[in-house]
Amino acid sequence: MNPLEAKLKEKSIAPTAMRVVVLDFLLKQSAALSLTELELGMHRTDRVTLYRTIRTFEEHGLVHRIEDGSGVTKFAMCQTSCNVDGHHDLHIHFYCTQCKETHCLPKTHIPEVSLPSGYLALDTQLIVKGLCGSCNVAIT
Amino acid sequence: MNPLEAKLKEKSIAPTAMRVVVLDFLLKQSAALSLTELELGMHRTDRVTLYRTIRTFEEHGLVHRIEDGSGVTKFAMCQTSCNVDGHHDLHIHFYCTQCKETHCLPKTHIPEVSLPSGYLALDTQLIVKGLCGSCNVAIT
DNA sequence: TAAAACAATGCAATACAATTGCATGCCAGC
DNA sequence: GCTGGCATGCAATTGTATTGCATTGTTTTA
Ligand SMILES: [Mn+2]
Ligand SMILES: [Mn+2]
Ligand SMILES: [Zn+2]
Ligand SMILES: [Zn+2]
Repeated sequence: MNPLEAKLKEKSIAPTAMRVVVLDFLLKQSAALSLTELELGMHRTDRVTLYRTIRTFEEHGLVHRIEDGSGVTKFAMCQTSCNVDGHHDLHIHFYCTQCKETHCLPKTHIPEVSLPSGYLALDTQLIVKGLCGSCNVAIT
Repeated sequence: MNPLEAKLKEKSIAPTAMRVVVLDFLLKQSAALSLTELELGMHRTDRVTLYRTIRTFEEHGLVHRIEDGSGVTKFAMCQTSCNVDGHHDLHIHFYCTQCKETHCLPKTHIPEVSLPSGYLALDTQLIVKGLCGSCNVAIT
């Protein structure tokens, strides 16, 4: 069986042709993608279908949503531990102000923060903006 | 002299009538406001003028922009140390998933993060989502 | 002071991401 | 092979962010 289809079934997603193609494309990326970037990277695909495909992926723990403050939502593949019950790949996201790319930094864990009493933390997002490795080297 | 006008002049902002009114309104808020919320909270104001007013405030270090992942940009008053050269009030922002309010937590500082070698951090944003004090009490 | 220069405002219009509605297509199970 | 449910494609809508431009208001300077 096609490993892409298997990956979809693992997350209880019906492996349609479109979903296989989108998954294949996403797996090849080194940076998180916006819906528009995803649309441009593929041939003749309907934006709304992509929108719903990504939403299905997100709901089933296959990709996660990244709000990097650039104004558009970006998406990247999840770690294997995520599923329909929730996302568990809580890591830092890095937005490069030079190349505009957003990278997951799964090795860098998010530090604990102490909130005022009464506050209950359910989810923490840490976005670092700056220069990525490639752009930093290019400048110096 | 009007203390509101003085506050504007401190940041080198010409104290027009509209700016005084907007500043007055912002100072009364306990949560960060979106442009739409700001518009609704005032009488007969043009949205674009508000947009440019807020942008002027931001550029001069009077308010700061908060991207809390809710899709809309929110704004809140800065600490006194901010000016046209930059914002220095780097603190955590809390988004309550119940009441949808975004709060500045200026007492809680953002911890240092260690990035992969080569990466250069210029700005760090930490958003915590969960239940604010009021909503947490209301539920339990 | 009056004219000129400049900045701020209001209204119209645009750009674009996100989202919904609905008709049609496709596929699995009966 | 029929049928019900999910997936897809296209049109349309929503809502925020942003720009253009004419007008108004304010400050500078002759
Ligand atoms: Mn990530
Ligand atoms: Mn703040
Ligand atoms: Zn870069
Ligand atoms: Zn709340």
